[in-house]
Amino acid sequence: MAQPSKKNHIVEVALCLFYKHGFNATGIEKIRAEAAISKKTLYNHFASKDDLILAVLRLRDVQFRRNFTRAVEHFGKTPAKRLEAVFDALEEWFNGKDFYGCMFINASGEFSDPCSPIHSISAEHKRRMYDYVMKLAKEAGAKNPQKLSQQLNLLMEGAIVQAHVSGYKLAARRAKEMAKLFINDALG
Amino acid sequence: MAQPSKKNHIVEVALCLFYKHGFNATGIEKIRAEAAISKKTLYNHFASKDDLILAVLRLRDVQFRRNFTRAVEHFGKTPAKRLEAVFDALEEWFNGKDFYGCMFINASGEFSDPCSPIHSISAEHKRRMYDYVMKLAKEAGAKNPQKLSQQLNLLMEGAIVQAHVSGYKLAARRAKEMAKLFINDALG
DNA sequence: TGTTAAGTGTACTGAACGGTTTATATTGAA
DNA sequence: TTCAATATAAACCGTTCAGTACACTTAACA
Repeated sequence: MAQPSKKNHIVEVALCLFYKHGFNATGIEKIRAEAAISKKTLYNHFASKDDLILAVLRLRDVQFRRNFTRAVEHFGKTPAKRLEAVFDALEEWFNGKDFYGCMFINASGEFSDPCSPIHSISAEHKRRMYDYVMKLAKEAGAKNPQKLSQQLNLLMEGAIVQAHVSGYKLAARRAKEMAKLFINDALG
Repeated sequence: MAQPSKKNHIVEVALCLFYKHGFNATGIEKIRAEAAISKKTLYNHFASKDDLILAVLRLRDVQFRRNFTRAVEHFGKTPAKRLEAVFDALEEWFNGKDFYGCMFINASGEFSDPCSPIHSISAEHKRRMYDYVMKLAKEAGAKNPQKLSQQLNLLMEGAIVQAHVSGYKLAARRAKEMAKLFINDALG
């Protein structure tokens, strides 16, 4: 197997294990075994476990936003509908077979120091989600896209937490109903 | 030192360390050292680390809700105002010196299996918060206390996540402004 | 075909993990 | 004052941790 595909494979395997079991609970040895590689190879590609975690979070950010925007475009056929579709995309995610909450919220929980690069990359992901929803708001002609995106993102976070901690997948629909008020207000 | 106070002391010390550094990242030895006790004593009071974690979460639930209701009553002098004061209480918490997000959200992130007793106790805490806000809603004469509590709790979770992951403490005020819409609608 | 880079399994490091054991000291109540 | 419970420090258990060292194999390429 060539170099980049091997590196990608390690990151993908690590992503699954870190997401399901957490970062500190997942050992390098488990990742090595699951990826069916040697430890030497792993440390040829990543300087340390933290370095691997950062690579995993960078991949997760790209993968998640790619899937998310795809779902939003699937559920919302007009710019205005896409703002609501954000919550349909959430609901689909919640009901998927491997939902363990938001990986970046989980990462921030394990690495509470806001200066830690792991915490920082989590904040960056949230910022990119904010930017994405703001773009949707602009396209829909919202009066104050920043404000609307801030509001919708807050509802999104709330839904994610309720879906994960309490298993309340319907939080996506509750959040969508709430969101309609702010969307209508911003577009009206 | 008598038995119950010693046991309490261990739980309080463990609470601080678990909250700040996470559960899997905090070793028994660190707790033992910080509490200035022997390992034997620790294992006389707790069967295992998981047992200690559960005791810590039970204490956190009681302490947190006690402080929270106190703050709500401080910021809100009428039943209707107390519904809004929930977010003033959040803001005060966010700006405190030791804020590392919601310990139960963090716990659910590290113990993703919803059947795990640690995850279950986190869901129970959220349920008690829901019950508390519903009580406030009833006292304020809300039309549909369950629905209003569900809405406010979703906003609360969203604010907590933004405050912790992104360091956006103002999320409490943003959530409060959003909450007013639902409160006014329910009380109107 | 010989060189080089990247792969492999295995063994190893020192430290930390959760948890137990032992032998001793302290302490409160009968 | 004695007894029993509970505390203590420290050594110890086997396991796992992140990370390294080594000897060997594979495969692409000049």
